Amino acid sequence: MGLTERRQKEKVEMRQSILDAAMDLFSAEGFESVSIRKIAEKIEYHPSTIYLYFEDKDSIIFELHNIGFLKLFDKQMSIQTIPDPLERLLAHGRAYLEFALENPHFYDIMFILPNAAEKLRICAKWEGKDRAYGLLEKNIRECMEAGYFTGLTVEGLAFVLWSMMHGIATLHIRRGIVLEEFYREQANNLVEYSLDILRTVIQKLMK
Amino acid sequence: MGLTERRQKEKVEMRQSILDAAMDLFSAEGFESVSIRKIAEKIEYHPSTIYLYFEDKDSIIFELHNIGFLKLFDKQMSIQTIPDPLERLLAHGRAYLEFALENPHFYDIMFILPNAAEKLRICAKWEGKDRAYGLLEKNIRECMEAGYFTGLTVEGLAFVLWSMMHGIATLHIRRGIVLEEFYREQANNLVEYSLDILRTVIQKLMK
DNA sequence: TGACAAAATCAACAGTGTTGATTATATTGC
DNA sequence: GCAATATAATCAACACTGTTGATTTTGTCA
Repeated sequence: MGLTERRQKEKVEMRQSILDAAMDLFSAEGFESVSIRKIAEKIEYHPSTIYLYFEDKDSIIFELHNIGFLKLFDKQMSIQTIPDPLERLLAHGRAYLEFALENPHFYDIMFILPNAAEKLRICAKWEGKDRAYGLLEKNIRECMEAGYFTGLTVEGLAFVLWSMMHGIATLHIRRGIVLEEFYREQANNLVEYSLDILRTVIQKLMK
Repeated sequence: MGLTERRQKEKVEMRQSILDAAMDLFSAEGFESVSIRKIAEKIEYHPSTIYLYFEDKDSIIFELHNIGFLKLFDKQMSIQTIPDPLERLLAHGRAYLEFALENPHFYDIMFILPNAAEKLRICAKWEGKDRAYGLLEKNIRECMEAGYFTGLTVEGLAFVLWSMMHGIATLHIRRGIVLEEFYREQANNLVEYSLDILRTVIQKLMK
C-alpha cells in the first residue's frame, strides 16, 4: 500500500471515528451534548484536531445527515420487490416509520434539526431527498396505474402521506407522543397500529 | 393604587417585556440568537436582572409555549359555532394549520423545540395539550355520531389527523417544504390546498 | 435624614465554536 | 544516519453562552 493511499485511508478512518463519537454522544446524552470538545475527548484528541477533518461542526452534522439518507434509502429499496403496488406502498410507509423509530437521532438530524437544513440551503443542490421522494412518487404512481386513488394527484397524495408519516415520527421523537397514549389496549406496536389505521383509510380510498 | 399592587403590576410588565424581546429575537434572528444577554440588551437591563423575573432560560421558553397554546385554543374555539360537524372538523384542521403557518415561531416552541417539552417532563401535569386535543376528539366524535368515519376509532383518527397537520406544519417550518414545491400550478395557498386534499380523502372516508 | 427593603448590577465560573501560531511527528533526499 | 521538509497535532486565545453569590444602587417609610 502506497503512502498517499495509507494517508487517505487514515483520513477516512479518522473522519469515521469523529462521526461515530458524535452519534454516540447524541444517542447517549442528547443533541446539546454533542460538542466539539466532547467529541475530541471521546476520541482522545485535542478539539483543534477535529478541524483538520471537518470544516466546522455543522459539516459533521451534515455528513451524519447524508449517512442517514443512505440508510433510509437502503431500507426503502429492500421492499421494492413486493409485487402488489398497494402492498408495496404500505410497506414503503412501514419502512419509513420503522427507520424513524429505530434511528430517532438520525431522523432528527435528517428532518428536524436546523443544522443540516442550513448547510443545504447555502450549499449546492443535493440529490438525497429527491431520490427518496422519487421512490415514493413512483410507488404511488404505480398504485394509480393499477386503479387506486382515483381523483387524486401523485404529488398531492405523496405530500399528504409523507406529511402523515413525518408527523407521527416527529411527535414521537420530539414530544414522546405515540398512539398508544390514546389507545393503549389495542396498541402493541406503534408502527403496526399506525399503519393499520392508514390501511383502513387507504382501503376506503381505493378504486 | 397601593404599593404592593403597583409592584405586582410592574413585575407583570417586566415579565411581558422580557417575553416580547425573546419572541422578537426569535422571529428576527432565529432561535439560536435568543440568548439571555441579547434579551437583556434589547430591554436595556443587565443579564442578571432577567433572573429576578424568570428562574432560567427554559422558563421563558415555557411561558411562550403556554401563551402559544392560549392563542391556538382561542383560534380553535372561534370555529366551534359551525353547525355541520364535518365542515367544523375541516375548519378545525384549517385553523390549526393557519395558526402554525402564521405563527411559525410559536408553533416551533410549542411542538418542536425540546426546551418546553423538557420543562413539561419534569414539572407537574399541564392541561393545555389535553384541552386542545379534547376539542379535536369532540369534533371527530360528533362527526361519527352523524354517521361519518365508520370503522375507525375516535382516538385513532384523531392521532392520524393531528399527525398529518403536524407533519405539514413541521416540514414547512423546519425544512421549508410546502406542497407548492411539488404542485405549483394549482397551489395558490398551502392551507387551502392541503385541506382540499384532506377534504377529498375525508369525502371518500365518509359514510 | 436614617433605616430598611427591594431592584439592579457586577464579576466570575464553566462551558461553547473557532482559529492563528506553535510544537511534535513522520517521511524524504542525501 | 542525519538534516530538510511536509504533515499532524496541540496550544492559547477570542468572543460567545447560561448562571450565580456578592455588591451596589434605588426607592419607601418612619
